[in-house]
Amino acid sequence: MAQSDTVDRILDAAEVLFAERGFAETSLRMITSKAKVNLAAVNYHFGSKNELIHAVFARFLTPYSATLDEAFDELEAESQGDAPSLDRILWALAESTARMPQRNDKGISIFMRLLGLAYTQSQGHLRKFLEEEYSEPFGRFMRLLKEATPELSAVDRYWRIQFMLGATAFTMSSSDALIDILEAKIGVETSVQEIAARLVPFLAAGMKAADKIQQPPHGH
Amino acid sequence: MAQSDTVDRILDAAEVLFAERGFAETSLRMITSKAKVNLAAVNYHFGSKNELIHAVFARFLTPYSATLDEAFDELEAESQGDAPSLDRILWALAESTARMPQRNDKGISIFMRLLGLAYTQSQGHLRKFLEEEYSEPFGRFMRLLKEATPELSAVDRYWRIQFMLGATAFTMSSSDALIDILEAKIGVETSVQEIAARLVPFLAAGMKAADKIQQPPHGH
DNA sequence: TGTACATCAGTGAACGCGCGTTCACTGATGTAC
DNA sequence: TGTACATCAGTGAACGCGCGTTCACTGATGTAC
Repeated sequence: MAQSDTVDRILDAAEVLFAERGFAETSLRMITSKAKVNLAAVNYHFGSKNELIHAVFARFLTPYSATLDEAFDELEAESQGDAPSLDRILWALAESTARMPQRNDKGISIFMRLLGLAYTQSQGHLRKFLEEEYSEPFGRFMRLLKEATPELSAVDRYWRIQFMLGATAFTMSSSDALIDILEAKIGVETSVQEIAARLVPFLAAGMKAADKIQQPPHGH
Repeated sequence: MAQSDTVDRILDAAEVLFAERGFAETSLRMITSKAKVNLAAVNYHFGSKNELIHAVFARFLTPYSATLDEAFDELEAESQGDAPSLDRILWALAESTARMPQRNDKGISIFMRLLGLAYTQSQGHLRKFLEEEYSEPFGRFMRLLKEATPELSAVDRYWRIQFMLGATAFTMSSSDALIDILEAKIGVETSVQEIAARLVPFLAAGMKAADKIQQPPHGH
């Protein structure tokens, strides 16, 4: 047996099960039995369940953050000193995500689902780990957004960014279920890339919306 | 002791703890000790933990769905046969939500957080319960949205509604944390109502965005 | 009005179960001399 | 080349713990006659 093929087997199984069921709802026994590996091997190789969760994220986030960094470099090179436009920033993000090297065809939706879970199920330890390890590309994305929307106040920009993150995290983390529902309803098949292509103009329009409006009058 | 004050004590405690920590992460022992009630009382009054979760939702969703129904009636009465506009529909929703009778000042954010959790943590049994009990007002909202956006194809409308739900559920379910972060950052205090007032134009602009665009050209 | 019984809210203690983690151990491989 | 020892991946079984649920029970209140 090659040196520590076990580690990858555990990561592969954990990634899929976490994406399907969430972190708390996935037990080490499920993971080790799917990976065909001894129960104690998780603690032997990773130390604890929490550190296994971190390792699962590190395995896909480290190359992803490098890919993003390159995409942002390219974006800034192209615009030659001007601030890249909002649409270009969002497209660069969507493209980098779609172009991520996948281990298999389910890769991208597992990846999206894990990102969504990280945001919604965050259990303290995970949020802390992600902030410590990946604040740099996230901060760069925020800086680009700021430069692309100089007309927005800091408060408006803050909330609108949250709305964008919410729409994205939520849709992408349920993408499989939403795709199935749509197929059952209208018989249309959809890829994750198509969802992204619909999401980008929605988000861009939201970010550029006219300033906060007053409630329209209504009689009662 | 008044007849079954215990039931309300359990519901009050469960509502707060579920909103703070999620369903799986809240044990019956936490709930009964916060409610100052015997552990076995939950199973005595509700039958099981899952049925307690249903009861928590029923207690706020039943009046909420009645409020929504009235707001939609009013909306249709005002527009006298025309389809109510998208902005009016979203405002009616935001207003009804804000006007919901609250048990205390934390009420609205607990309520939002529970709605968000229902959507993101849904554990099968809860999703099924909500679909069976509250499909009517949800379906009516969907019908209004459809009439307000006749220019959209069914597929476009489907995805854009998901984006709206995502932005709303996500932002509202983390509203407390997001408000705190903003105050730490810029020193601005925000109410849930103000978030809703910012969310409505964002969503409306996203729904009305120009059709799915092609990826802009870029050189490499 | 008084007694017997039924109903009901609530209780205390225990149940079995699945969990993450630990521990003593095995066997293969590498290293020193 | 041969022997002794160290390192390392992996194992099988058990650990204690917190969980949701159950059960036999209590005591107060309501109802029938």
